[in-house]
Amino acid sequence: MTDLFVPLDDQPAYRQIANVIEQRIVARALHPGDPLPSETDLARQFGVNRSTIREAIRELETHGLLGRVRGEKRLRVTHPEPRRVSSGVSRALALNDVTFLELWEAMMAIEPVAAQYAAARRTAAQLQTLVRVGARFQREVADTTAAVTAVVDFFTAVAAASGNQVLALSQAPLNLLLAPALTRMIDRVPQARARIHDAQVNITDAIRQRRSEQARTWMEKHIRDFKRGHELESTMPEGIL
Amino acid sequence: MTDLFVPLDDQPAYRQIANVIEQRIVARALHPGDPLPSETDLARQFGVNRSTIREAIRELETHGLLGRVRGEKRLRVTHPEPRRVSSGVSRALALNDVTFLELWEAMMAIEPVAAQYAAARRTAAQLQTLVRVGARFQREVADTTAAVTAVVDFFTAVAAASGNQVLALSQAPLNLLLAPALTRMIDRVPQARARIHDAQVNITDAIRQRRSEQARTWMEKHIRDFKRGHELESTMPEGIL
DNA sequence: GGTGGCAAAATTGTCCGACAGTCCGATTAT
DNA sequence: ATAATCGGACTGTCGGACAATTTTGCCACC
Repeated sequence: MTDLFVPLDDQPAYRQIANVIEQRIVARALHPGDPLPSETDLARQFGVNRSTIREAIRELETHGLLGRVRGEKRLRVTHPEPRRVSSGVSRALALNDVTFLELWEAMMAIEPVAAQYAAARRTAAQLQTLVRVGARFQREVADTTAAVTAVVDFFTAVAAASGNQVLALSQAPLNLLLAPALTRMIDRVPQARARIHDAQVNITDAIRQRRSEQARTWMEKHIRDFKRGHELESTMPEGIL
Repeated sequence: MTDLFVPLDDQPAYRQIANVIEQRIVARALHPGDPLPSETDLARQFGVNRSTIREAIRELETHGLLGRVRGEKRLRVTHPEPRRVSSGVSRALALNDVTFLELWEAMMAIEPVAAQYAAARRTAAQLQTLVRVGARFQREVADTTAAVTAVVDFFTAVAAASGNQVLALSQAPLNLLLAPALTRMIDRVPQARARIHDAQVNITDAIRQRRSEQARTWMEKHIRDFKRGHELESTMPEGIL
């Protein structure tokens, strides 16, 4: 039934080295900001060639565990930024051909909850950001790209205000997937812009007044609108423009 | 106020090459399974040294866009597997010191919804998996590690049965964070095992009978229990064992 | 025609050595 | 003390090399 043995894999040196360093970082033996020894020195310590070290470093760098501050030469220990990892997730999702419905269901699960906690926990600065992004949407209605960006930023701001990193990081990849779908939709559905603005105002108000339930239900309405908009857009004859 | 210029960054060759190849893959010009030219050939095509190509490949490999099938030498185009991606996310979250409360809130947002859709859309095979994992938990109660794994697998199975890749991929990183917390809790709280088993049975039944609402509410109870368990565990005097 | 076996060619993982460009630190000049 | 200068250190990239292993082309054989 189940195999008695599994194939043994001795990984290449560069991967072993990457793993060792990764474990040091995850185990907090190395802290963010700590400078790493030079490549030459690492090569000496591990007893391998510098080329091998460089390949190991590339792995850790793309994982966001190492990085350099702009214009600096030395490599430093870093903790992965949410932006980087979430872009990886959305690329994975995009490549797996997720449908709009799948995306929508996930947004429906996450965003209202984020809004609810945002109302309870937002700081003054976070509220400010929310207001600013909302204003930007209103100002940029003409420019489709800018408008879409503003919508996405609004979601991001709400998630940030929720004070929950897990929710924020779960939500971030959805934004990147939403953008293209929203771009198609926002131009085709005439009333879209007005409804979005309306929803943003109401959500922001609820968060300002710390009304969790209202924030949640308004966000639900907001998201539901996207589904309506998507249905309108996709049943719409192509030549309408 | 706002700077007139932004710092220009000319990325190193290996990153540029990685980007070019990545875009080809994301644009579907290269399909999963397609073999990549040899490193030497790539070096010729891009007009760089093989070492540079190798560093580019390392980047794409860690992104999960390239990979090789076991024991094969040639590199092939791949689409990132959810497993790989989600482990990156949970590492990021772990390094950012998320609290149990943050994790719990996110689970509370996602898991019940996943259960709801699972009830509506599960296939016979997915139900089978669910049953099997539930049975495994009951069988392994003695072995803490195995029990925790079974709990996590149960969540994974529910998410898979939801037929929503976005939900599944949003949920996966939470599991990896839950495991350590659950390990601490399950041994300290005597009634934990019985309650988990109970919840799993009820959730599975609801999903079997395609009762979305029941699946959802039972999952909510199940998750809520984790919070109770965590509170019990953390207010418990250390020396109880 | 298909199949198995085998030797040659190709490919990867790793190493060595090298060099230009750039950053950093110390030294010197103001 | 501050500013200019210099040398060393380090990264990005290159060229070449070699063992181990995979892939391929070929040939005999069923």
